Amino acid sequence: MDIKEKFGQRLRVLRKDKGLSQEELAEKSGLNRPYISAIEQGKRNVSLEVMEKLAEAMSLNIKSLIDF
Amino acid sequence: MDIKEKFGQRLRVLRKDKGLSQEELAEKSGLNRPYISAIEQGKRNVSLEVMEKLAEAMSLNIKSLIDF
DNA sequence: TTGTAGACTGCCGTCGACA
DNA sequence: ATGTCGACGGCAGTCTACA
Repeated sequence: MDIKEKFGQRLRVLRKDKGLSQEELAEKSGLNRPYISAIEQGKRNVSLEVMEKLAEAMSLNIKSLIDF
Repeated sequence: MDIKEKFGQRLRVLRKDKGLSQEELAEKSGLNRPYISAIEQGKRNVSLEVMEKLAEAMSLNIKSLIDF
C-alpha cells in the first residue's frame, strides 16, 4: 500500500462525504475526470498544486487530504 | 505567496532544525542537491513521492511538511 | 554551503472517445 | 457515474559543472 494508493483512497472517501461525483469534483477543481479517476485508484503521483486544487474544491485544507 | 513557496520555506526551516545541509538532506532522501535548492526557493511543484522521501529523511510525517 | 545553468528521460496532466 | 485508452505538450526530477 504505497502513498499514492493511500492518497487515492482518502480522496475517494472525502469526495463521497461531500456528495460529489468525479465529474463534479473535476469541474470544481479545474482538473479532468479521467485524471480524478486515476488518482483515486492510486495510479498517479499528484503534485502540490493538484492537492491544493482538490482541497479547495472540497472546502478542505490540504492537511486533511493526507490525513493517513 | 503560492503553495510552492510555502512548502519551500517550511522545508528550509525543518531542515535547519535538524541541523542538516542541503547536501546531507539530498543523500538521505535519495534526491539531488540542486533539486532540493530549487524546492526551498519555491520553484518546484513537488509530488507526493518526493514529499514522502523528504519526510522520511527528516524522521517526520508528511503532514508536518505542509503545516502552514 | 548554496544557487544556477543546460541537457536529458520519464511522467504529469489534458482531452476526446468508448464501454 | 466510472474506468480506460491513446496521443500530446510541458514539466518533474537527474546529473555535471561552475560561481
